[in-house]
Amino acid sequence: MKSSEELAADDHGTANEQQRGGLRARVENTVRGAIFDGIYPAGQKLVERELCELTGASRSILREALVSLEASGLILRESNRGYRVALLSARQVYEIFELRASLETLAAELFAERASDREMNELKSLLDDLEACVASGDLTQMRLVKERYYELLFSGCRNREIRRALENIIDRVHYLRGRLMSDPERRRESLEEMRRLTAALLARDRLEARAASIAHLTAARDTVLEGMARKEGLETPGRIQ
Amino acid sequence: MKSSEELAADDHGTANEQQRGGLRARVENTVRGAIFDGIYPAGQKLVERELCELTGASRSILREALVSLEASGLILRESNRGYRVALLSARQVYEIFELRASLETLAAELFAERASDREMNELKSLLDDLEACVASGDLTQMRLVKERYYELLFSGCRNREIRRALENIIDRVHYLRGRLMSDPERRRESLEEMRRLTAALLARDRLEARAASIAHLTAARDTVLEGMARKEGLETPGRIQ
DNA sequence: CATTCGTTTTTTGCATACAATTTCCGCTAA
DNA sequence: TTAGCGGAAATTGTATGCAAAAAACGAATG
Repeated sequence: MKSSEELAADDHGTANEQQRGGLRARVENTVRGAIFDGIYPAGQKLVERELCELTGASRSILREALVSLEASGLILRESNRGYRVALLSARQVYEIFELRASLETLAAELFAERASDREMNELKSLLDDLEACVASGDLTQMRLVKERYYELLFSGCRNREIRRALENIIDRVHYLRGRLMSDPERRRESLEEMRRLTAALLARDRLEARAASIAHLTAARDTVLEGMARKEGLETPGRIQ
Repeated sequence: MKSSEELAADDHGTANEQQRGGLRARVENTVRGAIFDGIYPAGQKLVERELCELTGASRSILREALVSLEASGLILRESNRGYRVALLSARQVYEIFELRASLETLAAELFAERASDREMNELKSLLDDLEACVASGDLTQMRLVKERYYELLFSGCRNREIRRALENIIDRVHYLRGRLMSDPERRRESLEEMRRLTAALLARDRLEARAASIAHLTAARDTVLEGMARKEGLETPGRIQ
């Protein structure tokens, strides 16, 4: 292989620990990053040779990475025709949020019951960080903190399978967030919703946590669907149902 | 490659449509089948060369299939040490059923609201088939009918993402079923629970469907956990947490 | 007898080579 | 002009080869 200096696109996802798990994980992150960055827009064909050049890896590794990305739903395969970036229809977005409403709500309820006091403090602290990010307008940092907030939620709920199940859709959720969550008004609303959720969790109020989680996701869903309706750039109805 | 006559182990999963998606899907099914059949018990090392001989495929294809199976949680990878069949701790089984309770219940609720009359009839018909299987004691047929019942549930609920999310755990659920669901007493109970669920769905009674679904899964969970406690053959506590 | 160290063998990680299929492009003919 | 039709180029599907790491083995040593 041609050495890692050729890694062109930014690494996304679990960027810091990119080394762990070896080359395949790194290749996967690079490709995922290229898609998130819009180098390969939704619906775009993914040519293996190009991705090999992009990542510096050989086709065997690249193809393993693609199988993994396919499992996460970010790309789709048609036999003898290779992969393309998944198109998200409004219908699919609706379904994704329906699923998230079920799983993240479950995680929140379980967190309220099972999290340690230490985790509760950590959660509060992350919310404070988030407040600061929204105030300063640092989007990159905000994304990072939000991710840590949710990771904490998923570890504190003492059920690893929930996180696993979300693995299947989390890439597409991040993708949507990157495209459509740029409205500063929505950011303030979102923060308010997370304040409510956090308060419920700290109080170990399972019912209120459930309500807050659902409210947050419903609002997020409507924002995304609105954004899609305006931009109409994410889907091409009929091509992939 | 050496021609498909060498495919030794029985194909499992979506057996009839094994051809679709080409060689990789077939290799994946063969390996999955070998694990389900107990050729590779839980915790066992999976040597690539052996699997190549078993499937008749070359290592490149095999490794892609393994990446896919890893995504479904049936096997685990340690870097530079290859794959092994995942060990299921009682804790993990508990978590898996917690997740199923959330997702399958959601599917049932949505089915009650959204399924067409045609799908309702189909559901009733499948329950009748199931009755017949339990009466005659045909386990293979029963497994098949049960699978079709759930596939119908997941298609009728009009949310494909639910099925996708369960993809991550469905292999392990089937694995457990194969190992532990052999008690005929439990089969009768299970049938009764599914009668209740079906009745609720046919009546489009969302709340009762929810209750029936949860009751079914709780009973199934307890049976599995009991079985694990008796056999204590599925887990090796401490090796994989 | 157990242990440690070094050698051999096996196995995985990664890259490349070959075959089959699809796509692209220019040509011809209605 | 365009629809249809080769054939060339590109792309995916599959197999094989080489290097690095890990495991297995065994002799030497305490």
